Amino acid sequence: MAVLPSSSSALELTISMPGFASSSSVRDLDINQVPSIGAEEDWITMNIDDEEESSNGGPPRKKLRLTKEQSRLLEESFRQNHTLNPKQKEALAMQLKLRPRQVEVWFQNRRARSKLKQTEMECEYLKRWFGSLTEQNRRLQREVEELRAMKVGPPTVISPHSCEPLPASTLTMCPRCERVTTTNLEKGPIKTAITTTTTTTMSTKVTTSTLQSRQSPAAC
DNA sequence: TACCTAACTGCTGTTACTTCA
DNA sequence: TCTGAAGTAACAGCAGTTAGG
Repeated sequence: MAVLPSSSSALELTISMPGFASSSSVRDLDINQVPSIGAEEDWITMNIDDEEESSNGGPPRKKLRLTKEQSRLLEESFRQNHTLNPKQKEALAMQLKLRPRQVEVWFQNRRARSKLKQTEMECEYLKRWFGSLTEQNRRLQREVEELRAMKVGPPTVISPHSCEPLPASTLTMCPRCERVTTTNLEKGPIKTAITTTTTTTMSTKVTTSTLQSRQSPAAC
């Protein structure tokens, strides 16, 4: 047994015992207590003998295998609520003949798994989106080339930045925001392909107003 | 042997409470 | 006596890791 400081913000007295979680101070002392309800043969308890016999190096970690019924109930409960309040946790643990800590850990891991799944899906989606944008960009560039080729003797204008002559319609890269814009002399800069696609196909929380402000010459 | 997942560790944020100027 | 700031403890959740099956 040892007394360890466990928090960076506060000096907590933590009783550290082999086989017991040490991170959360006294509240976790009941974590591995055998529930009052009798142990099931379906799940492996970390029995007290194991804890006591291996004072050097800690007890070998026994791993619970949840039964199908336990998993089903936990999943069902997770569908209803991704987090549990202490009462719900207690009740569920009672129902499943598990320790509250085990239910808590299961929910934590389950949340992590669903988050990982969600992230993977988003990653896939972004990859596909990137692919389609690349394709669209290529198409638009080709289109610009064609339009440029059709133009004969474009009127000359003076660039406000460089004071150099510019063609009437051209792709330009803003040196500050590094965005490519198609400049149309009569109507000013038009939205780039990426912006248009973003507002129509992407379901992220990038709002049109944000995009417009990023696009506007004043903002850049 | 790779994979899945229960269990653990360390950390952060929140809330309630206490102390003190 | 009241009040707001600062400190602290308890707790919950998360990210990352470990290790059993």
